[in-house]
Amino acid sequence: MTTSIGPASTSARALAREQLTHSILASARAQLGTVGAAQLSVRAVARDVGLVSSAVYRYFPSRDDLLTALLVTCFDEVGNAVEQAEAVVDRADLEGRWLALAHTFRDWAVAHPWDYALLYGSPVPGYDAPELTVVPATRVSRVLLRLLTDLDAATLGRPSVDVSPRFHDTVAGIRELAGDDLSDDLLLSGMRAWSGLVGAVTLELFGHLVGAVADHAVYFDALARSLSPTRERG
Amino acid sequence: MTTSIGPASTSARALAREQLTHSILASARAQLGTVGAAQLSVRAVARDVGLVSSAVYRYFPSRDDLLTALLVTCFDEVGNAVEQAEAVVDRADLEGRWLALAHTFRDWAVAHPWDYALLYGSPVPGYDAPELTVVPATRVSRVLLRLLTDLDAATLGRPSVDVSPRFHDTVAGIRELAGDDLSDDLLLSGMRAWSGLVGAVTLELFGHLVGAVADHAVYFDALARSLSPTRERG
DNA sequence: TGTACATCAGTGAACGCGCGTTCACTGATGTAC
DNA sequence: TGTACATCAGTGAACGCGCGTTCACTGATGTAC
Repeated sequence: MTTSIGPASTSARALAREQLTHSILASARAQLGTVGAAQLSVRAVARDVGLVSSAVYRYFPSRDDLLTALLVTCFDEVGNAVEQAEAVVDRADLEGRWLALAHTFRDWAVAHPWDYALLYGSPVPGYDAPELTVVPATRVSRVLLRLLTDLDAATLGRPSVDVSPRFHDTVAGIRELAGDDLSDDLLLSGMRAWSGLVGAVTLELFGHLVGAVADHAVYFDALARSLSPTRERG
Repeated sequence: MTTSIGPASTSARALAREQLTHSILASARAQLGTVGAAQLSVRAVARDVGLVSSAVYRYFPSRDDLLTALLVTCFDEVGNAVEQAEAVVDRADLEGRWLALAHTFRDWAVAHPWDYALLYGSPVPGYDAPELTVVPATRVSRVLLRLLTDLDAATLGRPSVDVSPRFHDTVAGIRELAGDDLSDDLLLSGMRAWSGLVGAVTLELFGHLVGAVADHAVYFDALARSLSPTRERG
């Protein structure tokens, strides 16, 4: 029985382990930018942090586990950024909340293009993301869904356009994630906004706007405003 | 001087060359689906078509040139499909033209998910697409821009919302591609539609809607209608 | 406080495999006269 | 129509490099008494 309360293992060994785990992750993340997720190499990471390649296996049992850790880290990072930026905006300012979400999402992506590619780019062939990545992966969407729920409440009585019964049925999974009963028209406008956001950032970062757009920040701001789900019930 | 008119070289050698070139491309394309563009291997392609690895260099001077050929092939394939599907619709039915574009784009992507990933997914690290891919890469956008120009002409006089002078300046490159002078509000709604389309297909194919959407076709149809640029000037 | 034992981080060699690209060559196809 | 020469597709060996993962090991850190 130890007298100290708090984290049981703060031994030198445990501290070193924590630090090296971080170093390995950081090095792996940096590698995304030079070789990409598909070519992420355990040996290169080991070299980078000054270990022999086999030593990395004390920290991550396989290359895929390293990838999983990267996914979770990155999803949590964008998720946190978006959650915090949105939380700061006046609850009643629904367009402001959307714009905070959109701009924070893009800002993170522009600052970490290769991490963005890991999260929203091509899947890594031969790698299947495990269950535990699902929750971190949906943090941004959940911020949007809360916003939509509030928008629904704030515009009760305004005419809501019917979409279609088949649509209603097919998006049951999204309604479940939202927790509340969300009307179809707002759910649709939310998915339009989310698709547009991902598409806009993808087109920008993956080079599809080269020569077409000069100032990406100005362009994105106009696009984000135009995508706002608050336009559905003006 | 040969007596035959037409393609000068239809010798057995030239024919064989053409066929093998196609076989190599086909095999490389099939490889995209198992290992992805980043891991595309000259040696594996050679094995697949029954050649020794060095023989492939008679057809493509390097792995990167093989990738470039794949890019052009795929961009041309979607481009063709979209152009033809849109051309068949009554010129005056602007929403119908947009829906034809959107559905054909998605249909192609669903039928060739790995080709879609090559075109619109993460860039291949270390590979820079050469100039000659630019024109094939913009074929789909050009169909949309023509549609917007027609929409502009058909709705002359309707109130056009001002976007901003800075936006006007920053999208000069897109106006140039459109050829005609396109009003800012329609250009913006066009880019919203295009971003939404790419985002929707990306989210679907890269696994971000698993558990959220049951019937992707129904979901996409509603989304495509909701993204239509014809909504800008109802 | 000191000793005996258990844990576990990191080593270095090895297995078995992959890759892109070059190069000197053989032999078949194509061409000029 | 036949011969002499030029072109070029495909071979096979080689260069020099990379990878993920396993395994028996040394030696330092942590723990129980």
